[in-house]
Amino acid sequence: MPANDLDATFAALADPTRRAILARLAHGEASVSELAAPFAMSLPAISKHLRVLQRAGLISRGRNAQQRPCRLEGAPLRAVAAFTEHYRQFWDESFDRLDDYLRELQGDDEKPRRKH
Amino acid sequence: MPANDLDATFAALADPTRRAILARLAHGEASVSELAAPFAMSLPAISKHLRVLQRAGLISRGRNAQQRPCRLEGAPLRAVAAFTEHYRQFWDESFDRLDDYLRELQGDDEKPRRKH
DNA sequence: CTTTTATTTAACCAAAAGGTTCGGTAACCG
DNA sequence: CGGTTACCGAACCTTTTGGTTAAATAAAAG
Repeated sequence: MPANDLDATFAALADPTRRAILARLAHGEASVSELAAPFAMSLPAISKHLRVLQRAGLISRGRNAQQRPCRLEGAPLRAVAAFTEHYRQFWDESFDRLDDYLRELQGDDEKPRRKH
Repeated sequence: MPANDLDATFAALADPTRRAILARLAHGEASVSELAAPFAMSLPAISKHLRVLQRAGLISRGRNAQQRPCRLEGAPLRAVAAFTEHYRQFWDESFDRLDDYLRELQGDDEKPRRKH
C-alpha cells in the first residue's frame, strides 16, 4: 500500500538529497552504499533519508546478501501529478491540453497523440 | 520572478493548511482574514503560512485599502508537473505513453526497467 | 485626532528535521 | 571460529518549522 499521503510525499520530495536519490533509482535498483557514494554525508544520514522515502512509499527495499537494495516506487507521484493537474489552468499558459484533459476525465477513451 | 526552486515549492506544498489555502485561492483572490476563517488557528499563523507560499512563488499579494489580497500564482507548479512527468513510467501503470517517453529520453545510456 | 479594522512583527516555545558519532547486528568469507 | 562488509539504531546536537500571545503599523471611519 503506497502511503498515499500528500503530506509525506511532498515533505519527502522537499529535500534535494532525496530527489537525487530518486533520480539515481530511476536508472535501476541500488544498494545503500551505492546511493550514498555521491554525497558528502555519513551513511546513517543516507539511511535516514531512505527511511523518509520509504515511509512516503516512494521506495521499497529488498534483501540481497548483506545488501538492502532500494527500488523506486512511483505510485505516490500519481497523487502529485493529480494535484498539479487540478491547478493546470494556473500554470499551463498554452491551455493546449486542457480539452484533452477534460475529455479524459469524461471517460472519452479515444486518445489523441500527445506530444510532450 | 517565480522563485522556481523545487525545494521551496515542495516544502510549501507539504503542509495541509497551505494546500487548503491554495485550493481556496483557486476560486479567486481572498484577503488574509477570509483565508484564515476556516482554520482553528491564529491570524499570525496564517500570515506565516502566506509568507511561506509567497517565498515559494505560489501566491502574490496586492493592496486594497487595509487588506492585502492574495492571488494564486501557479507557475512553480509547472516545475512540479515536469518533475512528475520525468517519472511517469513509474506511476502511470497503463503505460499508454511509455513509447513516447522512451522516444523522448533517447540518448539515455541505461534502459529504464519495466516493472514485472 | 481618535478609534476601528486588517495585517504584520517580535519574542517565545515545543516539536520535528537533518546532521553527527558510536556501537550493534546480520550475512558472507577465510 | 574470527574478520569484514553492509547496514541499522540510539543518543546527541543544532536549525527549522509551526504554533502561540502581545505589541506595532497602516489605512479607513467617525
